[in-house]
Amino acid sequence: MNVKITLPDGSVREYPKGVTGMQVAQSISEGLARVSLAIEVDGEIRDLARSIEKDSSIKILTWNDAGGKYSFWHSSAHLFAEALEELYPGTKFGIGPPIENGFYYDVDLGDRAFGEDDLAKVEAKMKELAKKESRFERRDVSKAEAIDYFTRKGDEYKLELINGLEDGKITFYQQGNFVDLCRGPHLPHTGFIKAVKLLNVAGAYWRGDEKNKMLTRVYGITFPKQKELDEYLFLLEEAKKRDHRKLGKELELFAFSEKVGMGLPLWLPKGTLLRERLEQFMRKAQIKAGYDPVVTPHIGSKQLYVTSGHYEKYGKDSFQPIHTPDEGEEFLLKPMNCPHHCEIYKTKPRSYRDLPIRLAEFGTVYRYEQSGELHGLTRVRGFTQDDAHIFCRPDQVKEEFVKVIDLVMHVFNSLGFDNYTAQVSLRDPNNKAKYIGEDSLWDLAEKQIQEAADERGLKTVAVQGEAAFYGPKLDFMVRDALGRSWQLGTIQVDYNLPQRFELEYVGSDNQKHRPVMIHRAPFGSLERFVAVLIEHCGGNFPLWLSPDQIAVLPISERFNDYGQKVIDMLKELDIRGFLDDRDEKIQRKIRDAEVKKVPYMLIVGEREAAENKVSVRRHGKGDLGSLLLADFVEQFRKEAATPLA
RNA sequence: GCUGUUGUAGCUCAGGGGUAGAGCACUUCCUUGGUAAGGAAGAGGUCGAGAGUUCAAUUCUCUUCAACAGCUCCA
Repeated sequence: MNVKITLPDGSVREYPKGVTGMQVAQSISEGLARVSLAIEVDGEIRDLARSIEKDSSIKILTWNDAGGKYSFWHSSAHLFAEALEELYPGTKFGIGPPIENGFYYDVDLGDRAFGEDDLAKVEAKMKELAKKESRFERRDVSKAEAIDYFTRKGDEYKLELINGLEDGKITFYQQGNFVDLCRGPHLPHTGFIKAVKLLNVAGAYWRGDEKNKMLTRVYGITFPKQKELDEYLFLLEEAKKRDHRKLGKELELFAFSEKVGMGLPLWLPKGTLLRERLEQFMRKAQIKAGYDPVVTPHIGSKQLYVTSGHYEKYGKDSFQPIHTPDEGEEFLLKPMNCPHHCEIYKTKPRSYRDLPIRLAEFGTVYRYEQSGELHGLTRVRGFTQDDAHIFCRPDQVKEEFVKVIDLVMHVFNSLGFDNYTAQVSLRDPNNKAKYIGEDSLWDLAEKQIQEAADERGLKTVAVQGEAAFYGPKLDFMVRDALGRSWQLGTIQVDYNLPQRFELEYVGSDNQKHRPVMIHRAPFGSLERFVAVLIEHCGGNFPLWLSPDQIAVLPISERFNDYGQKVIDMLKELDIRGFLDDRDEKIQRKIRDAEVKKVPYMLIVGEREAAENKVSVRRHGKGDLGSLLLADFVEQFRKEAATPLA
């Protein structure tokens, strides 16, 4: 009996029934077999050692496949556990999954403290065990057998997991002396794991529930080659250097104050400059795209949010109501701009001819985020959204969506984020009751979103069950210069608020109709966006955004007058910068300007002053020679032009 | 919010039961120097806040606040 195996290139080969993934890999090439980690059979990732019993489509997975890495790190978690068990017998194990970068394992070490030196010890043990090239052996076990094993071992966490499993679908994996409850898949043997680094230790509640016992979670990462580990560690270092909290302080962009309150950023002059450049850029782009700017207050009557439904759903996550002295009225710091915008929509009757109406506002909102969640500028309690709400007819959703996608892509491209994807978040088709709005509208909107994204060639992943209860959405993820992924902009369709606020327009049939609302924020929040931008460019902002574009550096005090003349002229032309007239040597002034990441340094001395020139130095590049001031300005202005809206 | 770690000068950090120290930054003076740190002097701190133990607390204990890491959450 033979089975037909379809390879990723579409070719079909025949093998005897029961052929293993490894044998298939070997038949393709020895080279492939050497680097094969796992196999995908009809979409399911499996061990290479498992036999294939029926006709299937397969893909051999290597380190270059996400599934290959997944298996690699999953096996590494087992290797970690094996090492831990040898070093500290009696350790109990929770779960140990692979994650985006590496793996973790939750363990219960009893009363033993686990510190830095333990990490090094376990690392060494892991490497030692890996060299044994122990095979990962898969075994089907009955539920009774599984329970029996872990009862004898005394591991209540595994027992709890087994209790939640169905008899007949339980598998054990064993490598060396270590046996774990696991559905796999795993590497052929531990020898693939050549480079090991245990990164940190943290507490984590068993099953993520704070009522449960806290286990010790150890994070680690492994690679097939030492060089890859070194590169990864270098990237971690680089990320530390680019941390926006560190750069924000060093470059004097923003600060926090205990007195002001946690999670409430203070924008310093340079940070404000940067932020205002971004706002101005967005404002222009939005006006061009047909948005009408509006302004609404920072607080709103509680009734406004009761109407919108936010009070019921998020009231406890808001700052508590403000009470007026006499009237007994209650106001909330606004957590959202949309209710205000709905009220603007309602200020007069709307005709189908008026739609779409696009109301845009850099609206500052306040949300009572959990204290443990606050993080630099990426998670704060007061932030400004580049918010807008588009009120349109159901048949306009797609067209409006396409326009918003264009705007978002324009923003990303202009800011140097050229690697982004989007997630289309759809309803859970099995649980439609969870959502508000008519079926037909949802179907229409979901179709329109997908079509809009496709039309613009956007890479999308559709995820069912991820929609908001009030409508489907499109979330943008950008990858930064270090390959990290961040969620930024979002576009959401909303059937809920138009209904709750009883928004209407008069159609061509002279009947009242309900508009659809689209919420959108390309940056998301200015705070978060600036944080991501800082980390993306490592504090070296594009020239048009840089708070200080130029530093004028006189060679000595004798040329301060000429320097002043130069900076005055630049300022006249709206070029941002400063004159460094300190009594310091030029080397020192250059160093300081370099450290502050000022894009251009203009060095002026006797030669320059005599001929109306400046000696140009570019940050990170060095001396570019001298130019007539007028020529430099012309060249500079070209380079510093704001991306076209 | 929960668990753990940390909190000393503007910044980065050392120290430690007898009220504190370094480097950088800052101020003044000397120096007038051509592409990444010139020299000297000086000033600067309720040792996060509150309470307790002690003859004595910045140091030990408790409480509290904040930051960091992780968990949970995110309109």
